[in-house]
Amino acid sequence: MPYTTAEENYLKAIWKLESEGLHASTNAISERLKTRPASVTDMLKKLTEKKLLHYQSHRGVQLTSEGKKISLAIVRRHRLWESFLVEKLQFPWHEVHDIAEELEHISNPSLIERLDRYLGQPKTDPHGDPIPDKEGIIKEQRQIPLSTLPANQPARIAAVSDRNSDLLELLTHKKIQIGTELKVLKRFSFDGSAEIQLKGRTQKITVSAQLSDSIFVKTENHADN
Amino acid sequence: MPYTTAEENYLKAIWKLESEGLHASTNAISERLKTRPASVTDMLKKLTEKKLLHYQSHRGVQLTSEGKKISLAIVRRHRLWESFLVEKLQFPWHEVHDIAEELEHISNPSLIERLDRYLGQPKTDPHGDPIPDKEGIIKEQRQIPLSTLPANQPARIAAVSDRNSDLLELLTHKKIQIGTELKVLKRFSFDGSAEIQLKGRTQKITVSAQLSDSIFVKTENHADN
DNA sequence: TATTTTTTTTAGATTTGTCTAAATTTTAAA
DNA sequence: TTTAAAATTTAGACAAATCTAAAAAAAATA
Repeated sequence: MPYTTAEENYLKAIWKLESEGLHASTNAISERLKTRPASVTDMLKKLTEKKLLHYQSHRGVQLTSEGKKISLAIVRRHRLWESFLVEKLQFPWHEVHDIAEELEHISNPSLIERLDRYLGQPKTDPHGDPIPDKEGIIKEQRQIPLSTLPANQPARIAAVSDRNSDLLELLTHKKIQIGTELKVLKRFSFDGSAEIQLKGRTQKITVSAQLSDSIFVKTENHADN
Repeated sequence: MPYTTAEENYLKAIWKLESEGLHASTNAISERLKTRPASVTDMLKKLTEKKLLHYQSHRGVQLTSEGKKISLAIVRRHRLWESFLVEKLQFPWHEVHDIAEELEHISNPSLIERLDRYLGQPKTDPHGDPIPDKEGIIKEQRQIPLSTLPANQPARIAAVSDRNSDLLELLTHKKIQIGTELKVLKRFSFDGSAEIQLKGRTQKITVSAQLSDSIFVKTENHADN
């Protein structure tokens, strides 16, 4: 029942791939975890024996329902700790991801329950990502990357990738944060960049294709959440 | 510069032995860490190569000044987290040691600095043990075990061993805590037990020899601290 | 001091998680 | 559809941290 840090990291990486709608292939996992594909194959076999994955050689993997449950518990811990670091310890949001990567592996249940209560049972982390509840139920986000937002449709930033500290620094610098309202004025197919208008700013700003892929927005009209 | 969890555990165990005035022998370390003596020998060699220990075969070890510095940083982290768990998350004090054993290995310096500030730069942890400062300076305690306190000398509980959760549970149950004032009324050489009087209680209570060894007191007269 | 007991170390094995290099399988391209 | 490229797996090695069993050294006892 207690999983190693390595096992947990694999489970979380696979969960993230799945939740992004991607196929959890050996290479994709190896990129995310910065290990060699051969190492991934070994671990996939191990996790399959523990009934956490469905795996067939050369065919990638999916989480079993047990695997999903465990992954969601890890994600919950990660996001609660991120919330703690930002709200209580006043860390700038772009510094918290790496620390939370370490804290998330401490799995004492009453620690997490108390932390959750202490934070006031937050629904999302500082990046806007939803925090799974104790039972592993997570509010699915109806979010789209900024890169697919139609021009002139008002939207609000709901989440940003928390994987890249440089990204977070850039956003902080430009004072772009969760909740910022915006719309796309014009998109340039030459390089995928876009001109966007941030609500309450006079100057419009230009965002690159990479940046548009890393910012996720909710459109205002359909009332999810 | 980054040490493994195993290495840190050895350093801390050795530091504790030294700070209790004991000889850090292979067997003593192996008992504290619940590993076999052969494993200890291996690790002592490794830490010696890293210049954290002075070690001569069959002669036990001492920490080098670098080793001491690292140990104190670990102890600082441990005790700060214990404070957090009790003061902020409202854990009963006897549950925090094991969790802090995990948290202490996360060594991000700005995390610890912020945690310290958040807690109001506490001087002691919930068990009464002093917290080393950022530079590794620790306030030496002039404390004696209750078992050596002369009869009828008033004293105040300054610390208890945090290693044993059963002990802490017992103390909590009997409402004995840091700061509790007491004196020994009578000691029985038959079994080392003692009758003690707690200030503000009508009933005197009996403590076993083991318990007297695990409670550390300061006498009121000499103004240390 | 000689002998026994205890402590410590050595030697060799095991587990976990990783790696490289080579072989195999799948996918894409010609 | 054959071939080339890419992805994946196998085979074998390695480092870290542990173990058991046996040997050696130190300490205690007779």
